[in-house]
Amino acid sequence: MHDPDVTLCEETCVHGDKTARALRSLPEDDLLIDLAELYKIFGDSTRIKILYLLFAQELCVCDIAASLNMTLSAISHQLRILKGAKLVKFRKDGKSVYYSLADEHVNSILAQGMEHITE
Amino acid sequence: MHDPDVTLCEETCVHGDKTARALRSLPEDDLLIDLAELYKIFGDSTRIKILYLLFAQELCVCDIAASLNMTLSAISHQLRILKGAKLVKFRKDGKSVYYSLADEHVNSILAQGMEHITE
DNA sequence: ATAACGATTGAACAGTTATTCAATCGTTAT
DNA sequence: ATAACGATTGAATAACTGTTCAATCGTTAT
Repeated sequence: MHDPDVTLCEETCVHGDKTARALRSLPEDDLLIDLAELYKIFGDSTRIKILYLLFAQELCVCDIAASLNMTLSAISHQLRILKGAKLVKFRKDGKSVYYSLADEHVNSILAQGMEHITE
Repeated sequence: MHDPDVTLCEETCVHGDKTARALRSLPEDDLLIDLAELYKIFGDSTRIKILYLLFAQELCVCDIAASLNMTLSAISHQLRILKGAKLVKFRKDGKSVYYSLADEHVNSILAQGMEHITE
């Protein structure tokens, strides 16, 4: 995909072996895009709040909306995104739909980030 | 900020104690916004690639641009964002500016996310 | 001094995104 | 059947974001 031998800023700055080594350690492009896509989902305070609420217990859409003082529609849209990223799962019970965290990875990712900003 | 006693969907769905408990476990609003802000920075493949390149070694702007086949300007703009989030640090040497990762948190955050998507 | 080069900056543009609004679906009552 | 309610959906709007382009800064040469 990239040309390691490209010399954009002459020999002064770009060393073939230097960039070549850096590029060798760079994961596949698709993988990095997927990774960015994952973080993009965490990059919204509404979604972060939803995940934190679900950390404590399963909640229906209505509960989440009431807790965050937002509309059902707005929450439902965000839950669809979280669902698509397999970060939350759901079960239907009558008219309500109860959401919960998909796995423990979510917790550890959130904890990691929280650690960074609270130091 | 929120009213735990709000009953958006009557008594059926929203239980006062339920949402109250969920809200109690919810961190401060400002903190969650900061957290989302951090993930937003990771939520771009260009920035992810830059961080991965710097994981291997320090690089000047020109090296990064050449490695990713992008313009100096585009890289510089992204580095400014990474700098603002204290994810990278830099040192000046003549005409060049060399960037490197600010701390090891960056690694662990990236590793955590990578683990999630590669399972 | 002047020129060259790496790097930064700001404005502009295109693409993306979160919320709102209105309409609709599915389920459970009456 | 009809009504009510929780939830979902799609279109529309406003706000945001990443890259490009052109201009500029700082440093190092000639």
